[in-house]
Amino acid sequence: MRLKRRMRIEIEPLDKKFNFKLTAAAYSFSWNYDGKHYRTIIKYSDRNIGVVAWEENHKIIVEVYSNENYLSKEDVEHEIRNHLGTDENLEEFYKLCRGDPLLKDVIEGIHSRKVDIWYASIIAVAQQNASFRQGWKMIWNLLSRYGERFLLEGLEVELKYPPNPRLILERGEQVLKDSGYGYRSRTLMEIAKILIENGEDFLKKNLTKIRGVGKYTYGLIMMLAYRDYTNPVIDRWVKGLYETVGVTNVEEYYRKYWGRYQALATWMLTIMLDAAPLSKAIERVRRGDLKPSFSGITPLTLWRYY
DNA sequence: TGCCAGGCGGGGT
DNA sequence: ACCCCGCATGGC
Repeated sequence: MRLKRRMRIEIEPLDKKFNFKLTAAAYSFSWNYDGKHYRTIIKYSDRNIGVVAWEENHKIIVEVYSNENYLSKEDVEHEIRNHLGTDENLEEFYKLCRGDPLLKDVIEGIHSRKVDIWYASIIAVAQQNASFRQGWKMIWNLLSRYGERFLLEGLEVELKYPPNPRLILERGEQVLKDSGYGYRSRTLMEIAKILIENGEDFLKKNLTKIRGVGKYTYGLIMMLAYRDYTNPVIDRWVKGLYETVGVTNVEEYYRKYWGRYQALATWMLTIMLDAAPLSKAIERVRRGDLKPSFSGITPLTLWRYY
């Protein structure tokens, strides 16, 4: 699909610490980020909005692309602010970070980017029982081979977006298996079916009833799709790391210490420790090396490789 | 080659 | 409540 250039918006984040470059880089593919420009497709009210954004004089300049003749500038700006998290206040979270053995050196100003529930599910299911590299390769395969493609007027890069759940249902599980999802495919098939037949609200309420969606996947989807950080996202990796620094009951620690920021704590930790496999991450924790390295394939450098 | 990885559900105790 | 196993697939 081709989208025409419609308008330019300037955004001044309410979060004075907002780090545009790292927010844009985090878990981005090459079509999303090139070191300066962040690009994405935002879907709302059945519209496809193309976004190209960059930083200039402490402001975020956004070019907006669409095929709609009438677009409300206010609505579009609201969607973009929400997508980037420019107005999110994380001071309370940072305060908690300072008292945490693993996140005490956190880089402030990085926000997660909000995606729709389908994209969030594709990301979350890919992380089950797989390394960071394997999981993101699955997502890349799916988007590259079967994704929706968007060309923005005047730009060469082709943006990829997850295939519509309808396409998944029509073409069957093979699309997911081809992308490396393996036995995780049927979980995503079920999510696609419910989304098409019963809608987003129903899916959101019934996520945990779906076979293959446990606490981890649920918490991750709620974070990625709704900025809801209140659920625990605890896996072998997080558990192993906290045990390394002497936390014996990790679930309890999350519930009591991180409280309403449980999911964000895990997400931020993967960024600070480069999502390194557990044994490597443990070595880093022992060395006190708690900041991203920017070398090799990491959440912040994925865009250079894929 | 064989093993393991940022889970999950089912079946055992 | 726990513990333990199989599960598709890719990476090393």
